[in-house]
Amino acid sequence: MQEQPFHETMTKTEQTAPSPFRSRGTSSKYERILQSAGQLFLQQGYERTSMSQIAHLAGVSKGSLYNHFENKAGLFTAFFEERSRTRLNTLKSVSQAPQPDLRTALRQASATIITLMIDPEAIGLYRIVVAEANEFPNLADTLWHYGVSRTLTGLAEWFAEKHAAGQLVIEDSDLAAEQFLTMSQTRIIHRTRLSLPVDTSPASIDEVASMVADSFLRMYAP
Amino acid sequence: MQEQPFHETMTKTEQTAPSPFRSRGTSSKYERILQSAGQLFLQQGYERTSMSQIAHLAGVSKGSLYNHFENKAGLFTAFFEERSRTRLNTLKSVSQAPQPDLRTALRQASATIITLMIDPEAIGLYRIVVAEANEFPNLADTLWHYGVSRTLTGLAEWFAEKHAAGQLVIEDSDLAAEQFLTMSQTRIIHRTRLSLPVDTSPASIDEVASMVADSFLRMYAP
Amino acid sequence: MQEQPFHETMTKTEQTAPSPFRSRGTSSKYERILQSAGQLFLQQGYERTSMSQIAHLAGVSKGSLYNHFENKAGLFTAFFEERSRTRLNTLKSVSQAPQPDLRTALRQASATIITLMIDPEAIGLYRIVVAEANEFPNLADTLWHYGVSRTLTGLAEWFAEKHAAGQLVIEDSDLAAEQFLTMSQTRIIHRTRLSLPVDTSPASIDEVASMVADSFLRMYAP
Amino acid sequence: MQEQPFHETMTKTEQTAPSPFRSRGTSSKYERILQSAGQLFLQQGYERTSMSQIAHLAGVSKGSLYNHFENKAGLFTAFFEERSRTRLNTLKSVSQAPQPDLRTALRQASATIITLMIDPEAIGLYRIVVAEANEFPNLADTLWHYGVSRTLTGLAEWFAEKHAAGQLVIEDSDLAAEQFLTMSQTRIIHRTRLSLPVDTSPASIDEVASMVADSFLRMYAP
DNA sequence: CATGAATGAGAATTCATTCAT
DNA sequence: AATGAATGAATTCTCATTCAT
Repeated sequence: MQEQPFHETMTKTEQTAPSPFRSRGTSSKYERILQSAGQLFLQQGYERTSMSQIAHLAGVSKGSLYNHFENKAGLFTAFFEERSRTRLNTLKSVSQAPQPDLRTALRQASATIITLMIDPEAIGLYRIVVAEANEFPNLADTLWHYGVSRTLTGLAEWFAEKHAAGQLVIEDSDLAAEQFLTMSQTRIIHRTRLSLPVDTSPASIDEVASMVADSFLRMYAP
Repeated sequence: MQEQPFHETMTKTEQTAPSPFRSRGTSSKYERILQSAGQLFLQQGYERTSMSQIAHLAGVSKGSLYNHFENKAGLFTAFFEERSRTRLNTLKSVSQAPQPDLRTALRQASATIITLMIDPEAIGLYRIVVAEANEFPNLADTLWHYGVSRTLTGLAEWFAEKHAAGQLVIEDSDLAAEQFLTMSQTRIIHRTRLSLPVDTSPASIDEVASMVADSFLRMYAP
Repeated sequence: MQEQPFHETMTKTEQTAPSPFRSRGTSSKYERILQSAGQLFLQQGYERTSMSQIAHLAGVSKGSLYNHFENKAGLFTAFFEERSRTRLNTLKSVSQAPQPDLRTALRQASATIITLMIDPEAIGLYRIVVAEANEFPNLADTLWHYGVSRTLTGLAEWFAEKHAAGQLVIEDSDLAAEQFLTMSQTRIIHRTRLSLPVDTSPASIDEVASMVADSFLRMYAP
Repeated sequence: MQEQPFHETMTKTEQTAPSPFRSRGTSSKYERILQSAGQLFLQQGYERTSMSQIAHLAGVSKGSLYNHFENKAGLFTAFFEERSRTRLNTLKSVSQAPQPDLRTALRQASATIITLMIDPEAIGLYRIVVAEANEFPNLADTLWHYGVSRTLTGLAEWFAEKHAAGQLVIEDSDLAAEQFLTMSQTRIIHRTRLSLPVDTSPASIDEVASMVADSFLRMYAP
């Protein structure tokens, strides 16, 4: 792959050493709790996860949970915040490198979006937001902030550049970004969110991505 | 509105009079339970809703619940099935009446889709499917069957006709239908599902619908 | 087998037609209930058996149970009475036929007692009496009346004859009968009542019976 | 009573002071629960005893029961094990002291067996085993292990000594022990297990014990 | 900070019994 | 007689949270 038309920021390492002085030899108790809570919340949802389960999985006592977090809801929102911040990889920016092939760049951008959004972590966080929308309305803001807005901004900037360069004719680059993101959700992302059977192979992803690129070009090519 | 380019089947009245001789207060206990369960499940989700709450709201004893449904899961799936069947209005078909203005027809179809899919009932059912995807995998099939597939089929048939008539150039009408449906979810539906603030006024809906129609025409106009 | 030193009264057929005018074509509802209740009470005990289970197994409605029996306790005692009366086979009498071999007669009597008392029906009824001794004190009387006293009387009469004939020296024939019955319970009956693993083959039964006969002869032979 | 031909191990005191520094009101919660559960299980049986009753009698909350025992069945088996171990007094050994009178020794051994086996604790445990044989098959093993086998072994050893000393002619001392134990159950034990009215006075016990001794001597005297 | 026993409210479910049809 | 829906009390068990150690 000779060109890299987009740049995905890897943030997974961010959470590796948040409190260097805490843990004895491994990770601090705070982190172990957060990690275990996350695993369970993502698998089972909020209500089905008990504080006992979390304590057990983290290898700490139930009481310790309340030394670090005010209550179950506090632990839950802390988990969600932290996961959204550190694990929600996004298409933050598209490289300004000279691109011989705009269609390929679009296709790869779409494929990246699809791949990122069907990551189990992302799907799980999406599910939690939808499931707990009534009880925890702030979750959606967090998800949007860390997960969507950066992707949209990155796309919009890139589209604006292409417009300026005359390669695309886009008046409202924010709208175009939203359309591009929405179209990328066709079939694979949508069905994955519903746990419906769907082919998520790279070939299948590329097929959808190609369709998105073609459609987008037909919509915005000069 | 001089033309009616689509036909939405209204099924909401179907459940209005299930037992014509029973007053509202004495409608069959089965239905009262199902109705109350639905209200609570949609508001609170599966786990947060207790059988006691349902019995209380339905005005029956807790034991009665188990005379009509095997257990909580059985009541839940029965509710979901019934609601999906009777309350999930869909864009089933688009009228074959001569259409002077294709763009208007597309715009109205999109607006209808948006309106139907941000209906609280539809949003609630979607949330439940996503939230309970692990515990109740069949829900998604039910939602797809009653909610999505008919819309897709209706759109695909309509597009095939337009292709035959030379008004559009569409090779894969199923794909086109999926694209049209996905694009219609831009902004309003997506944000509504996450309970994010969003303008759902008719004007706002029409704005998105117009954008969808324009984009679609640019993609498929001859 | 040239001699029949004892006579076991088969009473299993007694319950075949207790109410000839009741049933439509098969057995009457009353009998079906009693039969089903018995099956379940014997298998599961009183508390673990529900009226619903009985109604279901009998193929009648729950309400019907209360048309024929006052309540669960009434059905239970009716079942126990009927089963004890009709299914508790006992060694009622020992034949007066000339007996060339007293030891063989004793051995066969003991073997018969063992066989009768490890019958699942008898074991089940014994268990029920022991289990429900506090709640239903009358059960023991019923069991004793139909199950034990006739055996004891039969044995005592036989022993008295043998004493009169000079074949045995028995002053208290009632006590001797009780001893004979108690000794016959060695190992097999006792362990069967506790559901402990035990060999109940005819050979094993005969082994114990032989031991009983030998011991009894050493105790009472002239 | 000049001679002590048998030795009964008294274990009742073992559980009297499990936690020497705790007053009766603050004896360990685990023990209070076990004690209360035992009282109720023995009186009412497994099914009729509720966890609420146990909690109430023990003076603890319902939830506390589950901090110490996995569930009702776990509490039940724990109770049975503990009671069988600590409360099931047995005729473990018969003293080797020179015995001027073998018949008296036999009589006292039998009387001891009868007395031990009609102890309310022993009767209750026997009832529970019989009642719950299907649901809790392991109970019988426990009862046999702590209650019967030691008595049988003690008797068999004693009989073997008497055989070696020429006082009895016993080829199979294990069988003889089983016979002696079975014969001792004549009348009193058997009827007590069924809650049938029976004279359990020392005089009555001695009467049966004398009969057992006499019969045993007639069977095995040289 | 860490622990885990203790709590009491509430969860789902069962059950004997009644009663209108 | 027969039915089976309705009832409400009771059952087992879970859970978030507290607090003495």
